[in-house]
Amino acid sequence: MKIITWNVNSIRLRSRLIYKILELENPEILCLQECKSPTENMPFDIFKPLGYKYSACWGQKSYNGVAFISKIPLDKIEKKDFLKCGEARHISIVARGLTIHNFYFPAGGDIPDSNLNKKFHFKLEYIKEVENYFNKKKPSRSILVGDLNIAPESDDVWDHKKLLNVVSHTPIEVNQLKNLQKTGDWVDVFRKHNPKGKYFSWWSYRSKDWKLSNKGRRLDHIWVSADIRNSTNCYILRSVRDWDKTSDHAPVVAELKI
DNA sequence: ATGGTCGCATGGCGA
Repeated sequence: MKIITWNVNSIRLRSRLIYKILELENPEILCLQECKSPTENMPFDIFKPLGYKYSACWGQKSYNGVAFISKIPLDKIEKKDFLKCGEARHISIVARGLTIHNFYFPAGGDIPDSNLNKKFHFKLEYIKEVENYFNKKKPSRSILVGDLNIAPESDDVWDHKKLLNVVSHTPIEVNQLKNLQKTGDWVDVFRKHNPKGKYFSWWSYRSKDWKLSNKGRRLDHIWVSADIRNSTNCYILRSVRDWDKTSDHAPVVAELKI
């Protein structure tokens, strides 16, 4: 089973690019974040000719928003409002006996200090709340994907030392993410298949030449519960970042033995 | 140290 996760940064503006990814990669399920659209305006119908008959989403006007586009039926759709913030940051489904959690974690603002920056405080609290959830309900036959807005390892950023005080790579949030990973006994599928080397899934729009400078971060993740750790491959579709009018994130693909 | 670019929605916020 092939699963792709992509922070699409507007599902409506990028619907043609989504179509192209589905055509090229043919995953069973595509998981999207930052759809930035109300549910009723999400363009799911255009993917039906490719066999993607099923969808599920939690839409929100302008901000956030998570969605699934699928070839296989999606059951037990749940949207968890962690911290009761009312922001569309989580949706989960069950397909072929697997639970897939699709997350868009808070970015956390610019200042990495909870006392000075309530967005950073919110990010840390959000992760704690997710950890509490998976502590009470230990994941089995589960997958966790999404834009977690944290690059945990040195090799997940272009310069570890320069980014130690930059939100997305600070020790406090990295530790929080690792606690969540440990609590759920989650396996980072990407690093299982690519244990060494610099790999990124996000490059800022602001750089003149993103490929040349390559100042990226690996913010997008695919984790699986330990009982289904026999994945076969995981890779980033880096070339998508070079497409015309694309997202600032590249999709991440996982192939699982299910 | 600063500003650089996007998307949404049409001013300014969030990333």
